[in-house]
Amino acid sequence: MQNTRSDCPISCSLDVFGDKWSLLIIRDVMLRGKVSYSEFLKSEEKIATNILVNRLNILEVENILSKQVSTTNKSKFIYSLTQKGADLLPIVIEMMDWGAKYNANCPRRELGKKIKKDKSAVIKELSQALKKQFKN
Amino acid sequence: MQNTRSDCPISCSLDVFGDKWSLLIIRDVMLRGKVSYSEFLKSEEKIATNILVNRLNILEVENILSKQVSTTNKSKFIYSLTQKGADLLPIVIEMMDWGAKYNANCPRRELGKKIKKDKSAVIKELSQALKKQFKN
DNA sequence: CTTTGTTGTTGCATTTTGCAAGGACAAATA
DNA sequence: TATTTGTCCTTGCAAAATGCAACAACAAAG
Repeated sequence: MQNTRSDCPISCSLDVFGDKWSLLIIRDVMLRGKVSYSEFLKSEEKIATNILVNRLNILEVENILSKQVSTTNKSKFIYSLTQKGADLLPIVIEMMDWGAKYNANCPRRELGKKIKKDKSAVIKELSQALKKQFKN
Repeated sequence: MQNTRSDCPISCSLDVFGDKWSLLIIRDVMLRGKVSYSEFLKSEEKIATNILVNRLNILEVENILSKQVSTTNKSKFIYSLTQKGADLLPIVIEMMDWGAKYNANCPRRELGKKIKKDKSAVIKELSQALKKQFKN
C-alpha cells in the first residue's frame, strides 16, 4: 500500500478492501470453497471480468490471496487465503450478521443461524478450519 | 436499499457502506465524538464536500445516522447513530484490529491496545456507552 | 450591517466501473 | 494432427463516481 490516506487503521483497511467487490471474493474463498477465476465469475453478484482480474491482482499484491498454478491444469490458477487473508474472517462474519439483522430479504441460512446463536464460537471454529489451508 | 445485487447479507452490507468513505464517517461519530458536517470535514483523510454530503444523505436514508437541527444554532445539523448504526461497532472494531495488525505505519493507540488485549470487552463497553446516545 | 460559521451546490477534469467482445494458451477430443 | 473447450485476461467505449475549486444560502455574532 502506497497511497494511504492516513495512519488510522480503519482508513488503511478501507484503502485495501473498501469497495463493493473485494470482500465478496474473500467470502467466496473463505466460506464457499471457491478457488478459481471461473468459480468467482459464477457468483450471483455477477462481477465483471475486468473488475475480477483487477481485484485478484490487488488482493495478491496485498498478500491477502496467494496464487498458484493448478497441478491438474497448467493454465488454471488456484487462489487461497494467506494468514492475513484468513484474519479477515471476523470482519466478514460481523458483516454477515449485521446484513442479516437489517435486511428482511437476507434469510439466515445455516451459517447465519449459527452466528446468531454463538458468533464467537463460529469464528473460532472457522478460523481453525482455515488454518489448514494457508499457502505462503 | 433498492438495487441489491443478491440476497447475501455480506453483499447487502457492502451495497450500503462498501466504499472508502462511509465507515470513516461512522468512525468519526462512533469513536471520536464528531457530530457535524464541519467536524467530519476536518478529518485527516480530507473527504471532499460533495462526497461528504452524498454519504451523509445515504447514511440517513439507510437509517444509520439520524439528523437533527442543533438547539444552539438553527443552521447547524447534529448527526447521531441509530441502533442500526451503533450495531456497526463490531465491524469497525474488527477493521481497526486488522488494520493495526498488518500496517506498520498504524500505531496502536489507547483504544488499539485495549482491543489487542481484550476485543470483546471493548465492544461490550463501547456499545453500552453508545446506547445512551441513540436518536430515533 | 458586515463578518464569520455552517451546510450545502455547481462545474469540470480525472478516475473507476460496467458491459461486450475477443485473444492467448493449455487440455481434451475427434 | 486438427478442432473444440475451458480458463484467464485484455481492450474499447459509454456511464458513473470521485476530486477539486469556487460559490451560494442562511443564521449567528460582533
